[in-house]
Amino acid sequence: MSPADQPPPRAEVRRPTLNAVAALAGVGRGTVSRVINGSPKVSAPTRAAVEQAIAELGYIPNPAARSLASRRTDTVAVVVPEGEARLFSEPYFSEIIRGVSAELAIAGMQLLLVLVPDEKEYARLATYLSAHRVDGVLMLSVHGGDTLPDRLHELAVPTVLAGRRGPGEPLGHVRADNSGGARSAVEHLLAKGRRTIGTITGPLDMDAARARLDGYREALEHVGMTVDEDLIAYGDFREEGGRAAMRQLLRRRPGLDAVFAASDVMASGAVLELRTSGRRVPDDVAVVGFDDSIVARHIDPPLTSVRQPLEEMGRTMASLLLHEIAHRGGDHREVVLPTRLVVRESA
Amino acid sequence: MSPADQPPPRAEVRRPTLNAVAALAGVGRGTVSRVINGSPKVSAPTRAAVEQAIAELGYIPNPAARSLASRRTDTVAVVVPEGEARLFSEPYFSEIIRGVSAELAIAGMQLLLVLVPDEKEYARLATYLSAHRVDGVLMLSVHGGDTLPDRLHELAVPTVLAGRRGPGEPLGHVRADNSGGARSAVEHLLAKGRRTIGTITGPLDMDAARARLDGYREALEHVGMTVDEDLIAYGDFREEGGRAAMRQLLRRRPGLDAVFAASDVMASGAVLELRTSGRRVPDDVAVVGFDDSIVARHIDPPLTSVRQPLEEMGRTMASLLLHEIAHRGGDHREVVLPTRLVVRESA
DNA sequence: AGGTTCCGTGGGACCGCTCCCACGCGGCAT
DNA sequence: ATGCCGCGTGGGAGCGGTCCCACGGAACCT
Repeated sequence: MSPADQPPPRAEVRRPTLNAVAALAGVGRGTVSRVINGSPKVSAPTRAAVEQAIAELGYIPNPAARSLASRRTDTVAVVVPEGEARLFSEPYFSEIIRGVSAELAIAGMQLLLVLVPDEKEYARLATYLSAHRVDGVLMLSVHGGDTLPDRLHELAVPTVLAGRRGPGEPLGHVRADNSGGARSAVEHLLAKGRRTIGTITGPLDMDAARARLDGYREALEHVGMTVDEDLIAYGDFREEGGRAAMRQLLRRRPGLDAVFAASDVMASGAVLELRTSGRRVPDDVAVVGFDDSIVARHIDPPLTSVRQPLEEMGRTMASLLLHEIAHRGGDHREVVLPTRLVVRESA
Repeated sequence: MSPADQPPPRAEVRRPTLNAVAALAGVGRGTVSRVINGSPKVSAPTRAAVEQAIAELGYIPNPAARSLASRRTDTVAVVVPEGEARLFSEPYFSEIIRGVSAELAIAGMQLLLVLVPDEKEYARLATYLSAHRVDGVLMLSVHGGDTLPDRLHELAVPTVLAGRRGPGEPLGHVRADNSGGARSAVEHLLAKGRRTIGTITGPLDMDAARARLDGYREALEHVGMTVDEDLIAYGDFREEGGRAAMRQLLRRRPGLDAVFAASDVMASGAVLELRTSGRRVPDDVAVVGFDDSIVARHIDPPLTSVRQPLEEMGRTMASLLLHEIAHRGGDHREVVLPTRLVVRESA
C-alpha cells in the first residue's frame, strides 16, 4: 500500500497558543491575556515585548477557548424569516445586513446568519440561540404575532428588532418613520394638485403597514379632507395583491387621480393594472410607492417612492444591540429614522 | 439604596452541563457524550436513560466547549465581497445564500456571514479564517485576480467557490453553464430570424463574462456565421456600462436587429439607449439578458433572460464543502449546473 | 476450566483561554 | 527604619466538552 493510499494526514496546522507567546516574551499567560484584551494594567515595556512576540509567532487567539472561559461569543445572530425574504424589496435585507455587518466589524464581532424557513422552527430556535451560542440577536421583519422575541426576552438574550410589532413594543428596535414617509408621499400628491387619492396598504398585522396607512390619513386630515374609506384597498406587499387592490379602487372610484402604495412592488402591480384599464401614469393617475427598491427605478415610468435609510437602520440596530450586550438589564431603546421622498416620473 | 438601584444581577442563566446530565442519568460523562454524538457503542437502555435526562434538563451542548475539545467549529463562513454585491442582480446573493443555508441546516452547521468591504481586508481575512474559526469557506463572486482562495488553500482551509477564476481552477467550485446559457440565448435570437446580433459583455477578468462571450461566438459559428468583432461591445455589468456599450454598437452597426447582454442590468441600460435612439424593442431590436433578475420582469418590455439555478448552486456549494471538510485532502470537484432560457417579450 | 475477545462503560487528561487571588517591590507617609 | 499601599505580574483553577485508555463481565474458543 503506497503512502498515497493512506487516509489524508490530519492537516491540523497547530497554531501558536497563548502559552507559546508567553514563553517567547518571557512573561506569564495572564500578562499576554491582558495585552490582548487591552487591559491598562500592563507596563509599556512588557506590552511591547508581548506585542513583539505576538507578531513574531503570528498569534491569533482561539475563539472557542476564549468563549468557553469568558462566556462571551463575540457573535451576534441575524434572524431572517425566509418566507418574507422574497416579498420585501430585495435591497431591504441586503442593505440592512450591510449596515449591521459594518457596525459589528468595528466592534470585532461576528455575524451569524440564521434563515428561518418556517414558523415552526421558531420554538427550537429560541432555546438554541440562548445556549451560549451568540451574545445577542437581531431580528429582521417581525410580525405582530411573532413569539420568538418574547421568548428571547424571557431567556435574557439581548435582542433588537427591525421594526416593531406594535406600539408599546417592549423590546429595543429601530424603524423608519413610516407614517412620516407616507405622509410626505401624500403631501407630494396633494401639492401636485391631486385630489382623489387612493391608497393600497400592506398586511395590517405589520406595524409598518399600519403606520403607512396612518400617515396617509394624517396627510389628508391635515389639509381638512375627510378620508373616504372606499379609497383604501388592502394589499399584502405582493405585486399581484397590489394589482388586485388597484382594480378594486378603480371599480369603487373610477375617477381617482392618484394612488399611494405602501410598497414599490404593490405600486408596480398598480401601474400594470392602470395601464390595463387604459389609464396613463402619471397623466391620468399619479403613483407613489414605498421602499425605493430596484423596481422603482426600472419600471415604466420610474416610480416616485419613499426611501428608508436601510443601511443606517442596520448600523443602528447593531449599535443598540452592542449597547444592550454591554449593559444587560438596561432599558430597551427605540430609534426612529427619517425617510426621504425620491421624486421620479410617476408622480 | 433600594435593590432596584443595584447593578443588574449577572443574568447569566447557568445552563445544565454534560456533568449534570451524567449525574442525573447515573452514567459517566463519556457515555453522555457518546449519546449526543450518536455513537453506536451505547446500549439501548443506557441511551434511553441518557435521553430522558437530557430532555428533563433541557440540556444543550455548549458549542464553545465542544469546539475547543474537538477542533471543529461546525461553522462555515460565506465570504461576500461587498463591492460586487450591488452590481449583481440582487437575487444572486440572497438566493445562493438561501440554498447554502438550507443545506447547512440539514448538516447542523452554522453560517457565518462575512462581508468584505475592501480587497485590502483579504490578507487579514485569510489568517483570521484559518484560526480555528470556521471549518470551511464559501466564496461568492471571485475575480480572476483574487488571492484569498489561494491563501486559504495554502492554509489548508476547505474552500468552495461560486464560479471559477478561470479554466483549470484548482479549487472546488460550482458554476452555471454560462457559455451554454449564452449560446441558448443567441440561438433563440437566430430562431426568431435575427441576423445581425450584437453582444454586450461583462468585465472579462471574470470567467462568467468570458464564458458568456464564448457562448455567443459558438452559437454564431455553429450556424456557419463568422463573428463580426464590431458587434462585440465591452461592458462592466452596470446599467450605465450597458447603455454606453449599446450606444457604441449602434454607432458601429446601425442596422443590428438583436443584442445579447451578459446581464439583465446591462440589458436594461441597453433598452433605455435603444429607446433613446428611437428604436422599438423587440420590433426593431430584440434583447436578451442574463440572470433573470428582478429587473427582467419589471422593465418595459419584460426581458427574455437566461436563468441560473441559484438556490441549487448554493445547495451544491454547501454540499461540496461539507464533503471537503469530511474528506480533507481529497481532490477538489467542480460542478456545472444547467441554465434555462426564460422567454418574455423583449425577444 | 482457563484463556481470548469484544462490548459497553467510566473517568483522566487535555483543548486554550479568562479570571482572580496572591505575591514582590518601589514609593510614600509615619 | 517600619509599615502600608498599590501597581504589575505569575500562575492555579476552572470553563464544558471530546478523546482515548483501561477495566469488568459476558460470550466464545480450545
